Amino acid sequence: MSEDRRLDVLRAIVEDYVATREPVGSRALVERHALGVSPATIRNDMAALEESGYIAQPHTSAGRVPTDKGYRLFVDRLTTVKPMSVPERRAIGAFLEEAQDLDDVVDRAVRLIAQLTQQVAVVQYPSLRRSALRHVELVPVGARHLLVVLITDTGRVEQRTIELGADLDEVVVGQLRARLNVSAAGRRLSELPVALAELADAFGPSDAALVEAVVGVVEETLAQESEERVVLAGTAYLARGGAVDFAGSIGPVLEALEEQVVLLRLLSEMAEDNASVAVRIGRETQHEGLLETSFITSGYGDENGTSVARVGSIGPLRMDYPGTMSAVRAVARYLTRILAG
Amino acid sequence: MSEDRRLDVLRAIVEDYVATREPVGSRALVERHALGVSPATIRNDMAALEESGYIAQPHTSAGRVPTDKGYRLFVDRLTTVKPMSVPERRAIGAFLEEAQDLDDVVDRAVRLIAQLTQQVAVVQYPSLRRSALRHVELVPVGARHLLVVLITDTGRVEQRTIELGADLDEVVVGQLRARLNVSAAGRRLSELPVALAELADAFGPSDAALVEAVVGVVEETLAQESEERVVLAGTAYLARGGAVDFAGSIGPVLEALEEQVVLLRLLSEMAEDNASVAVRIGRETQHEGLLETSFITSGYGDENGTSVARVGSIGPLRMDYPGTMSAVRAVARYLTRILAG
DNA sequence: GGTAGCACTCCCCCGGCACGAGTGCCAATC
DNA sequence: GATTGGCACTCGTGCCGGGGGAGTGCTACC
Repeated sequence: MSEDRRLDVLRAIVEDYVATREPVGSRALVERHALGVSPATIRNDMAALEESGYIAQPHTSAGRVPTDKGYRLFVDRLTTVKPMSVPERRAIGAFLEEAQDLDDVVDRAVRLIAQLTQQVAVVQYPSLRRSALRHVELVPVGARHLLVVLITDTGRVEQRTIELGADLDEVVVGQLRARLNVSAAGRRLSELPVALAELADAFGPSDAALVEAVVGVVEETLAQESEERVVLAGTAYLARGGAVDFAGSIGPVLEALEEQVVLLRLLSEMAEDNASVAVRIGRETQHEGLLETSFITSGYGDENGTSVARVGSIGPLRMDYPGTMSAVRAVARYLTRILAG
Repeated sequence: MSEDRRLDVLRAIVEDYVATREPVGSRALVERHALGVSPATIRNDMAALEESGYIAQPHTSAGRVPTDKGYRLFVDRLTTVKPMSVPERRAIGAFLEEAQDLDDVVDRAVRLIAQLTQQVAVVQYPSLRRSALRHVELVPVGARHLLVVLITDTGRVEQRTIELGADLDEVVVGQLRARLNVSAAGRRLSELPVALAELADAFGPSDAALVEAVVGVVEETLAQESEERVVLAGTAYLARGGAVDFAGSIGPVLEALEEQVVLLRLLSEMAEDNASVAVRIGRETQHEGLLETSFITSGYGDENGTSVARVGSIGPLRMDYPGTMSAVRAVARYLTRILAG
């Protein structure tokens, strides 16, 4: 029994099942694919594939359906990411380049992915922690409030207000601003604490409170997990065709998607994958509500390996893996290019 | 035939249908409510109510179901908004007061409403147009970029970057900042254009480009419709119990909710209602996807009449109107109090 | 190893039927 | 005139049984 053909059979099953949503039987398989053997032979192969856990029958005397494991083998070995067509690429680039600011870029990207994949799209805001600081601004607001504005190289702007015990000294604020920018600009936020630690020494004890407060706020801001935001679009695609793809309604899926924590965990796990495109299939998401979904993401935001955040698409197990992977990767690349420019 | 009893019957039908999701018949009605008459009498009343369009039968030989018009009469005349209990109020206040900044307030509010109403919650960010300006800041970023930061009295912070044709003159920027704050602070954004118009005259022609650019950006920012953001939570509630409440899947509803434009239109229309709580039932939403939903909102953000934005809850036609109305109103009031404080 | 045939299983669809809930109408009653 | 009880009628729903079809596993054969 040829090992190669067995993999061909698995690929054919995945492709047919994705296309038709129907369990696929041996006869249909030989009819639709040039396998060169008879249904009976295929049946033997299918029995072996089932034995190994790559496919399963919903019930006796039904066709076969890929399992999580089957999809995994499919994406790992049976498919090559097909590049997008030139017009598609051009459209993606043009659409994203029209964006005005970071919010707009993110918004366009998420809509674009939803549109391209016809699935739920996810875009993570550029992580503060992994961005480099471009500028720090201190803005007195009234006598006793100071607004701290951080601007990153990805265009993200964060601000915090500090309430002070004493009235502000404009001169000191000016000095602090200058110092901050010297020691901070161009650095990754993760390297900042070291640079900031010595800052306090440069000022007299009378200003210690101010310096401390500002430094504290800057560090706190970059450490704040909650500022890791994700944006969604296309949730309506989950309900397509009466939510046929989800046995137990789409409620749990929507719940999972609203839990930013869940998505952030997944995104950070997938960042470890070291692949241009990361895939989580069914159970691999490690989350109850996402058991019947697959999640495909790609990093963006830095030319070399380390990305500052991720974009992705979530759909039913029964999804177009090659298509989704290439769409997600394409958008991630354009994002990277735009944020760099 | 008593007109009063007929309204009682309508109320009973709405209440029963909301509670059971089953069309309600005459017998069930007399059993569950102390109407003091026989089923046959109720049948006559029901025939009259149907004649007037307040109720309808899904099919012959089924019970009655309220129509949009029936729900409308119910909320207008047959229900009084019951206040929330003291512990509930206390919990709401406590939860909202823990918030750190405006984003956090909005986030907490939207989750709170979703939780309280067990429906989709909507919170609109305080409108720029209707807020007052607290402070304008100009921040040079590099030699040729200027960051404009607007801070409103509701704590909202907006920023834009300007690219300039010539290098910046720090002194002029300083003067402009001072002037801007004098003429702008405390004003509603809608009154600003007038105040800004005369500003250009105070500077020499060499700085005209700069002044013009800054004024342009400020005006543009406040005019920008797209900056009217809304935040959602609880979309998973739509799918509760297999989306029984929505004949044609929840897809169209999700689509409508993702269209910020749709929600913003509705919110602004409802702001005209001059009621503490505004209600749109089914068709009244004027949107295809929301035909089978009702939308309840309340304004917040200003002690006297004019609110700066709205909060609301969207659920099936068959929803707990009194409960939702009181929850939405309560949250709106606490929001107002917190933003003022 | 591949193939053909065959018996078997099980889902799905359909028609028929009884049941129950609910109505509308009418005549009788207060 | 409003209310009521009775009654025939309608229609959706659940249940049952049977036919058709798709697909499988097994075995014997090339």
